[in-house]
Amino acid sequence: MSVSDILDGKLTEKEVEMKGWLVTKRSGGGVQFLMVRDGTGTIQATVHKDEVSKKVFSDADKLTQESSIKIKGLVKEDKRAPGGYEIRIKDLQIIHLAEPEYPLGKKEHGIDFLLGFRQLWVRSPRQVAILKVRAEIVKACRDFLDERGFTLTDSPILTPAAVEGVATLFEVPYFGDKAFLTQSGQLYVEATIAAFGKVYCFGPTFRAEKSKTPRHLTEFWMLEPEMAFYTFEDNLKLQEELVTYIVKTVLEKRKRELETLKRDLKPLEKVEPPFERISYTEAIEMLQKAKYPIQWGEDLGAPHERFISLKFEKPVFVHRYPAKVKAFYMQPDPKNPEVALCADLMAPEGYGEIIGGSERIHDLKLLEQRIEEFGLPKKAYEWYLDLRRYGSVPHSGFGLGLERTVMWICKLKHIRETIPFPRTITRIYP
RNA sequence: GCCGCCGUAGCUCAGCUAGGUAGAGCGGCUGGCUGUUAACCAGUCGGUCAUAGGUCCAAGUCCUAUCGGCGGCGCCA
Repeated sequence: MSVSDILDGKLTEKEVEMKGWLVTKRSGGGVQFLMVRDGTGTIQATVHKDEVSKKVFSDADKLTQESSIKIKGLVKEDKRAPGGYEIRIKDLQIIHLAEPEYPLGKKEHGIDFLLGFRQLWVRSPRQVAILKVRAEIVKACRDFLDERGFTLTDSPILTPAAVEGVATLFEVPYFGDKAFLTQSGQLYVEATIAAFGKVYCFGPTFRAEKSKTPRHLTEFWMLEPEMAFYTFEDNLKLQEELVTYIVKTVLEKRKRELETLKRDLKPLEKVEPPFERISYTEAIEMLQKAKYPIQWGEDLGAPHERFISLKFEKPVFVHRYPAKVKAFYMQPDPKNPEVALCADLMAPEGYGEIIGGSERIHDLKLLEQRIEEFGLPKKAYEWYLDLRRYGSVPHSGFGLGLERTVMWICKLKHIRETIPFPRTITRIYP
């Protein structure tokens, strides 16, 4: 039996036994009100002086915030109780009496203080709601791909060299040699498509950049599907279906959590295919019209992404960026080789990029040429070039940033709340 | 890395403009209350005012440096 069952009205007038943690306690002298959390929800439990033994009443009186307890009692529907239901306690047992002065108060705290107590902060209703939504999004991603014949092939976290050759990597000692924490699993899923057709990896990635913004973590999770024979257009279709599935699943299964977060559901309810598509060139024109000093050829910055993101009600693809500002492996557009067959998906409401994807170069000669142009060490990519030597096929894929997706769907101001234990340039503890 | 703001009780902050004996709310503790909703009421404990140096009769307050944090930008996803 769980608190969620009680709040759903399934156990009214039934005798229940539950274990949980004391969130707060209020007392009216002869009656004490305990708010108890069990992981599925929070419910009020009352202890009446004339209904329980002296020991139970004094034990209840002793309880400190976050003490763990076991209670037995009768479930009652009662309008005076928050949530409409309460347990009238008959018996109470203290499992662990928490130390007094629980570090987190009921009033506001600063963000640095909260992050320093993340091990306790994760218990708060808002954080529970966010992490429940995160878990639901992860499940939705996997269900969506598994049902469509994808195979999970995890990429290594320890890697020999830069994947894209641009981002700064965390270096770790490796038996007298050097290794690096992965910044993307993409190159490895490009290998497994020749074994499975459609694959994905889903794991943590690492960037050693000193990015100090509300949308960056040094450790974050990325879903990276890769599909043999998928064209650029096939790729976009899959992305809009995936994002729609994620949003609809969260709306259906995590309504209570979105309510806790006071998330306006209307913008999420609008999410369904097809998403708007604008070219990078059109985006530049839009920005210039709005007096942003940006030239064709420059990458889009945070304010530019925000501007575009706010212009559309649904997620919007910005496609065909100049090849020079994008990764070496992206297929040039046959109609205009200056631009790549790539697209970033911008979430609405000002959130900006949550997906980056592209068709990959499948021609050996062209790929070798790009590796050279980007000044990358060809030797490190020999294994990757093999994929173009033995049964190369046109293929596409993308990377979805999990935390950015959580941030958007929960409408958070900062990405650090979207992961149980965030890692940022100034935070490695706890 | 650049720019801006901030460091005062366990927490959130006021006090700084205009230098003159350290404050509030919350939390803790003690007591009260038989329907509380961030419960309430009374009492009580709690401080190297980030650190170092300087100006001054006198510095939490003014000046300099350092450290830490936050916000924005850049890098990046």
